[in-house]
Amino acid sequence: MSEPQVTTDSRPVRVRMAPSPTGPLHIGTARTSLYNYLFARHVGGTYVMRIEDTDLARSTPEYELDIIENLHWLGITWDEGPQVAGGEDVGEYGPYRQSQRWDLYAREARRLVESEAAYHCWCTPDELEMVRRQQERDHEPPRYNGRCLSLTDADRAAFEAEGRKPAIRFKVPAEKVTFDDLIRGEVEFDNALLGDFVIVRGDGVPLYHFVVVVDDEAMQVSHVIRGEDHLSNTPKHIALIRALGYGEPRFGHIPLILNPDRSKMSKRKSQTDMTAFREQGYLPEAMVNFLAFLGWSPGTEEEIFTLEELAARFEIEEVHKAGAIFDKDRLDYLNGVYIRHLTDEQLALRLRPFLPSTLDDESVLRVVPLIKERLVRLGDATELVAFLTETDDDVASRYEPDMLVPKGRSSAEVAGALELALKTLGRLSHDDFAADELEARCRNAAEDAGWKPGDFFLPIRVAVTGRTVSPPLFGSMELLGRDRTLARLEAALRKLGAAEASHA
RNA sequence: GCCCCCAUCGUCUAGAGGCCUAGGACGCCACCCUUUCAAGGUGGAGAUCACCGGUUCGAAUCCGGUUGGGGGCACCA
Repeated sequence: MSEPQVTTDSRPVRVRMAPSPTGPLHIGTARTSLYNYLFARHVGGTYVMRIEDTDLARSTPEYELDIIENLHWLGITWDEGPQVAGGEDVGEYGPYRQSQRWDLYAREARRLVESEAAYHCWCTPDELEMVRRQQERDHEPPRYNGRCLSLTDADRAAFEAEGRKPAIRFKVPAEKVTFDDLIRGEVEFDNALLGDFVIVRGDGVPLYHFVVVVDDEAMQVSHVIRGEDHLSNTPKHIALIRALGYGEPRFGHIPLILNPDRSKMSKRKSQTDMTAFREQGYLPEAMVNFLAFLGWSPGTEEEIFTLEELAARFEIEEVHKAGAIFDKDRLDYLNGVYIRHLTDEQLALRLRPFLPSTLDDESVLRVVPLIKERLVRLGDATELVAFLTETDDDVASRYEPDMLVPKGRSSAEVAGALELALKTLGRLSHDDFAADELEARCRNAAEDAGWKPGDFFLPIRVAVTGRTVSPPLFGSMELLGRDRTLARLEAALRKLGAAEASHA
């Protein structure tokens, strides 16, 4: 990794992730967190986690926990913030939840009002809504009309008497604002086009644009790396930074993750909850690898990287400008690659939560080689090994007699084949009931009966597993054991006979 | 409506003036392997580098415009 770097104004590198616990961890939030993490680790900076829970109505401790747990699951750690080690908050700039930092915001808001960089606004939400609608009708930009900027003391007293509680509005200086984005280069906005925006609500709750600026300064954040959806908010933040006399951090706006229709990835159109991916059995390593490449590439043809390797290679300047569609097929492919890279022991361990508790660890370990290269997600194992824990009756009820019959063969022929298999395998002792032995016997039997091996194995597979698609047949039979295998073959024969009888 | 950002195969991307008759990967198709399904192997289709104009001996790469897409403009974050 590189030497620790300093920013232009000589601040040590400190980046932060600032999720809002108003929902479970979103894929986009995870990727932004990852990029911040990779940047911090690459340059040897400090990574700060701050919970943006000023929206008391929508924030919950459960969502906060979901976000933190899933970030940890991905392997993303932070140096300062909530739950750094052993569940404890760590860091000298805490507390790290905005709901616990209101004194600071109140103080800074007061400073702004006293210096006349901000002012009280008595407009009600209804009034503002009406103005907005009128502006829309007149095809004017929807921004605050500045009514409360020039109020007389009498006006103010009248509002107070009405019982109105004033919000605090920031007086946006009408000037052009330029900044050098880490990813996009020089970007210019004209703040004269902006309306004065509210920084503290009438009920005293401070708002996002304000607290983010106050906290980034308080926590000495040097690089603000966030989603592109914040690009047009940046001039507001810079105006606030200047009014408050803060130091300006570097900004970097990373491209958005997109729905298949190229709109910003959303719950309505895509699966966005990390927990859902986790529950389906995506590996955190695969998810990290996949997310990292959504908007960045090392510039080579390598594509498999661990978190550590990513941190070693990641350059913020190489991050792309254009958004990237979340390509689930590619995630699936990567997940399979990572699953196949696991040792059998590692995979058995990871598979445990997806398998019935009635399946003992020894069996899990033995079934792993049979299913390993058939798994896209860990969760796929559930269906693949179900035949082991299902009862013989369950298995028999899964298929219709005609599923036992390969193309070009009759029920009677299949019955004959099944009988032959039964007779052949029945001669095997419990100890000889091993895959190699089973395969050899079945092949011989097929040949003797004049069957193609594949056709001969089909009814056996269906009888034994209840499915036309299964892990390798003979390994499956070995795991099932002699008695259950034979019982299932007999059951299949009975089903075939019964079907035959009802036809006759 | 206004402001800003973006633009290479369906998708993720390589590409920073000649190495590009544009490379890789996913997906798709075919074949091989094969007890099903996978995995693996081989091959293939797939991008006039959004378009139009410049600059240059030479442009996917630089500049301008157009078009298209996206984001933002809350007493949400």
